[in-house]
Amino acid sequence: MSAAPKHDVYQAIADSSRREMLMLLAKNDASIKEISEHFSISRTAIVKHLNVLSDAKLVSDRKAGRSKIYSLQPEQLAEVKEWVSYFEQFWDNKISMLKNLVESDFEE
Amino acid sequence: MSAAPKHDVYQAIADSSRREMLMLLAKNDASIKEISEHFSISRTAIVKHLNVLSDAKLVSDRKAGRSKIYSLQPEQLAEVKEWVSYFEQFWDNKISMLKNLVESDFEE
DNA sequence: TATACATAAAACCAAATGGTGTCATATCAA
DNA sequence: TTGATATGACACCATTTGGTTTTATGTATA
Repeated sequence: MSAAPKHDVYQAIADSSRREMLMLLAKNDASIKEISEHFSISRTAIVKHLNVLSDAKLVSDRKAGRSKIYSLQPEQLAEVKEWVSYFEQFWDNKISMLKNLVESDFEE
Repeated sequence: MSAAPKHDVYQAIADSSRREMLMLLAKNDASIKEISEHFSISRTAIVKHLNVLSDAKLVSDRKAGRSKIYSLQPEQLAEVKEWVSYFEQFWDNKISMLKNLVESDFEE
């Protein structure tokens, strides 16, 4: 949980607890305590996961009284989306293969 | 590298070497030896990565003489795509943000 | 048949990961 | 001010991860 971005977005979403946390924060901002209530693991473990997400810039936090409120910051997921979409041509359907082919023809 | 699917797709793509391998295999099927030539790590390490990818059903393999040929099997990436696309509404454009805001107002 | 080639299998290692529990500190509220 | 609440900071632990080297096995081919 250093200052240098030790965790990238792919690593951050590799853990199912962290994916659940992102889903939670997509609905509402939440404090550490509120987040903890949705999981069976210890608060310490929750905080560690949040640090990984924070490191990957998938969440931001602000202090409010004695609470620390986390917010979803989903922009980094665009990176994943783009990477995955490269592979779509190989599975989706013939139409998207064709679409992809046509688009790349126009671009270059 | 057990029979039970120990590695899921999110874990499999968490490593950049493995992501590169998938990109490689997207272009052409390749043997372990051919894949190794694109990386600076040992062949043993390559095989371990391929086992993780195989475990996550992102690649398949077939024997051909003394070679083992790996193929991309990208279907599992659809899971990732779907998961990520849930978050698109939060970053894509103002309209969907507004839509979301209005909807949440109605909910509470 | 020898030999070179491609992969398999095993033992080992350091560091990272995901978890725990305990104690300290800051803040709100009675 | 005192107590409850929310978080921060540590120290600790077992397992997994990503890597290594060494040794064995199966397969083409000169």
